[in-house]
Amino acid sequence: MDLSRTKITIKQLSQEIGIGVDTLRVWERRYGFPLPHRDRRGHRSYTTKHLEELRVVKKLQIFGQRPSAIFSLSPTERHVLLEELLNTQRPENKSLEHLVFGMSPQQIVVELAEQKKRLGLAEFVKQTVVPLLQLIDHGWSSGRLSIAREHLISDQLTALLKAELSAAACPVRPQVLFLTLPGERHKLGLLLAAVQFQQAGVQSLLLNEELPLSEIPGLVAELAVEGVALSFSSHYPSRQAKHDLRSLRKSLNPAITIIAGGQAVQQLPTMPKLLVCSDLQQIPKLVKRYFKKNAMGIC
Amino acid sequence: MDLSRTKITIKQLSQEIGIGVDTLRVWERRYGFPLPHRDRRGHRSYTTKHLEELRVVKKLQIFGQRPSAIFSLSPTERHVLLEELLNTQRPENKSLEHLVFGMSPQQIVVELAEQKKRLGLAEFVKQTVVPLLQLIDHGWSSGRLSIAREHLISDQLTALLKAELSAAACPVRPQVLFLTLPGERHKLGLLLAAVQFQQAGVQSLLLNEELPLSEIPGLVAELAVEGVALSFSSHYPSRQAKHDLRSLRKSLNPAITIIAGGQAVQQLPTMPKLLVCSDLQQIPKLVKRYFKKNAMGIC
DNA sequence: ATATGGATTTGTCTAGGACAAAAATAACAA
DNA sequence: TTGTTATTTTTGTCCTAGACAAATCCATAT
Repeated sequence: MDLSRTKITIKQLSQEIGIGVDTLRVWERRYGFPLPHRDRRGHRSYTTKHLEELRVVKKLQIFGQRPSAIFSLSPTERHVLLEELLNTQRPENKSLEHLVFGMSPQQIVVELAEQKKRLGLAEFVKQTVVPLLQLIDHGWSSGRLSIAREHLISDQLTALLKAELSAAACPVRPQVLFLTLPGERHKLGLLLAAVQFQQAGVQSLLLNEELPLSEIPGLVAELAVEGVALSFSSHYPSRQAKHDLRSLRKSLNPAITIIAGGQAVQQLPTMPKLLVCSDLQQIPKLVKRYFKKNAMGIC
Repeated sequence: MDLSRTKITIKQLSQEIGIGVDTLRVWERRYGFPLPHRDRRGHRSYTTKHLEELRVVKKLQIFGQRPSAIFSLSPTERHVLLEELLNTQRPENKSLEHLVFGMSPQQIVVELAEQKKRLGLAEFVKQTVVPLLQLIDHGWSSGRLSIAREHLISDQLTALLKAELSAAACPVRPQVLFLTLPGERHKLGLLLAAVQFQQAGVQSLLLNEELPLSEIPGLVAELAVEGVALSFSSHYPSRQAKHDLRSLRKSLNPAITIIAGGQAVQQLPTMPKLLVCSDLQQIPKLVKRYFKKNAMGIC
């Protein structure tokens, strides 16, 4: 009944925290952490302790801290710093805390559905979904919330929002295709954006899989959509996002609008017909400006 | 409008085909393939051609061919061999071919929903879903079906089956938790199994995310389920599957049944309370034997 | 036919070096 | 003061070439 003595390889560790194998090795070389045991072959062998400490490191990194700063701190100091950073942007909603930490899966789904019904979709997203995602992030990083519960909740949330998306099945113009590139695991942000676009009068087609860049032009042509929306979470290397977008712009029909969202696309070089959408609040405006001028939804 | 001259790094290539970076390098060293260009730094730079040829290689590998055999063939010979292997197990259903290759996404969803309604869930799975998955695999490997279309269809299918799963919301005993481990990207097999179990009278809780091994015991206790089902596709290294299951068995409450499914779990050492389910057809029997003896669904 | 034991194949790991892109810092101008 | 540009440091990813256990194949013996 105890996994704390389970040894894992560098590859498994890499997969579980989302940090490359090479990076883990070079961190060890440069900063002396994480410093694993070795098996008789000389292969690195990590423990659950390393995993937990690296989750803190990862989270600090997402908050903008650089490795040199992170590793000059002791594990305890790192934890303290993380708590501080979290406190600067803690969401208020108390009822959500109850939902996140206390409820059973069945209760969660009922509660969410009820809130959606009561608030209406737009308000539900604003008042419940967005704070909920923040809270999940917080709970996850400070260790109060298990990864299992995090996944449980985001899974239920995904189901709920997806149902919303497919409900409006009448083919409206314009249509936008929503997808992620290989390596991008966070699909909730994309889903949220798709729902918002749909609310604003665009027909959102969500492809909930990671699609190679080279497949996009063909699919766009086949589906005859007006735009493609890509989501790049904070885990996605921003330089690669940049490169991907440039590459896509070159290979795609110039008439197609590209929409890029997520934390990884803050500063991007301007490109023809590229909309950068770093905030979900902007979406209604964006749609009005770029999509609704020459196209009407006739239903 | 042309991506064939797009250069990609070894990491990107690795992600797109699901073969490790180290493996790609050692294949080049040993067999001389794939042999990429180099940029001025000496870094490997692959093209779309490499990608396509490697997809054939990967597919041959899944068919049980070993690298030494695969790489002793020319690209053309490889393609021919793949076609031969595919022809040995081609599904019959002509109406499905039409669905897979011809229809628009909207048509697909309508068609699938209709078939499900007409056949009933059990028959729908048997007559439509399973052959459909086979056909998708075939089309994908022989290059007639784009990856985009493959994803499109499996996405729609997922939505349909998931709706089915959450429809029966009344809490029935026994409950089984369905999930995948980190690194396992193929979630359709798991979903299919969950649906079958649900049909057989088990309450299936599907967690559509990759959950670290160490999180499972806690979640199982929290949800108070009777069993955990894991799916290991042909992409998952079978030795790791073996290790994972052993590790899980040790850390989990001995009263909990573990169910392992997928192509990667053919020969497994016997373990207490471990059910190996290599064929979806067995599921009703399995449920009757191991779950239904002392538990009734009272609704 | 079935088990056993050795030979071969295969994927993943190792070390330590290299370098471009990104970020921080310094230098300078308005 | 603020803003721009050049210089330095940091950081992630790639490189080579070698090692080895686990998996698989193959030949021999029961």
